[in-house]
Amino acid sequence: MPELPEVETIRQKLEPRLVGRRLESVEIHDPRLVRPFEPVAVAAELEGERVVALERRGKYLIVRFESGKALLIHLRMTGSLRHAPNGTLADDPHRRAVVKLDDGSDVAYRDVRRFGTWQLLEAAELEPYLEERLGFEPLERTFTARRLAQRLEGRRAPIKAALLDQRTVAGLGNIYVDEALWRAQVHPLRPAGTLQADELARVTRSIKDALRAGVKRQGASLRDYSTPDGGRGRMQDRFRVYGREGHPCARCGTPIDKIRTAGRGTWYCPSCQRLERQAASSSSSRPSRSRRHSSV
DNA sequence: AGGTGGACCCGAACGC
DNA sequence: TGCGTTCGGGTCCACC
Repeated sequence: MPELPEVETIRQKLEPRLVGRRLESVEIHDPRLVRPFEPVAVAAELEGERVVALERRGKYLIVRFESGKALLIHLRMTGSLRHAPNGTLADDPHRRAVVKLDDGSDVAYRDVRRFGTWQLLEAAELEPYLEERLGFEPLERTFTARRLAQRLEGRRAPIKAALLDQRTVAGLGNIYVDEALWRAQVHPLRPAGTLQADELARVTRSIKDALRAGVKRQGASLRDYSTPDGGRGRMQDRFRVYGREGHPCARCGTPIDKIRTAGRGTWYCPSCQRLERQAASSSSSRPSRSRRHSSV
């Protein structure tokens, strides 16, 4: 599922192919993509536009045009973009739209489950639209533990639910939330408003680390996601908890547990991520390597 | 008010 | 083997 690292990878790869190009023709095959507008009407509006920038905000991809208009693309669960030189686009039953650029190349949009959306917004509509829906951009310096604390203050929802809310932090999804909470050693069910200063600092740092690791490895290709050149991400090989129930925790060896939080599969280490803070003890807070559990 | 759970969608995995 | 059922997840929206 494309989260921030996947969308950012797509942005980086597509940017040099798209910026400066004019959209010569646009075909939208699935009315759902541009609902409630008519595919032919949206296509006609896009044709002739020249791309001046390709940006990302949270999980949104933003194609900015010379006219000031912007195409807001959200891939949701299974959306992906593919760029191909003239005539080399392979057939694809799940293709929902194709844009031909003025250098003869094609940008194809694929979406198996058809949750993805394309919204063409006027210049003045873009910022208000994004501001209403999105919180901090987690990889920017302005995202700090102090600001996260303000956003979480008084919230009784589990920290995992709070982090999945795009108005808290923009760009986290089910995978990277679990990975970040594991890194931070915070239990996914902890009421968000009860996190202490040290935990907030670790969560903030861990969100940045988990997302940067994802970007560095060009995202995670579990099923549908691939980069615009058809390549696969490699982050799926580095997951510490996501999808790993029963496997030993990389930190302490305890088998990873799976629960359900906010309607989502949730993986965590029951030993490293305690719901209750452990009482101070004279012995080490972490099991030693010699005592670690074996794999199941 | 704010949190939770269902709807949307469809292929894959699962169970009998 | 084959068929029906369940699962999953981003976001919106109804409901409590």
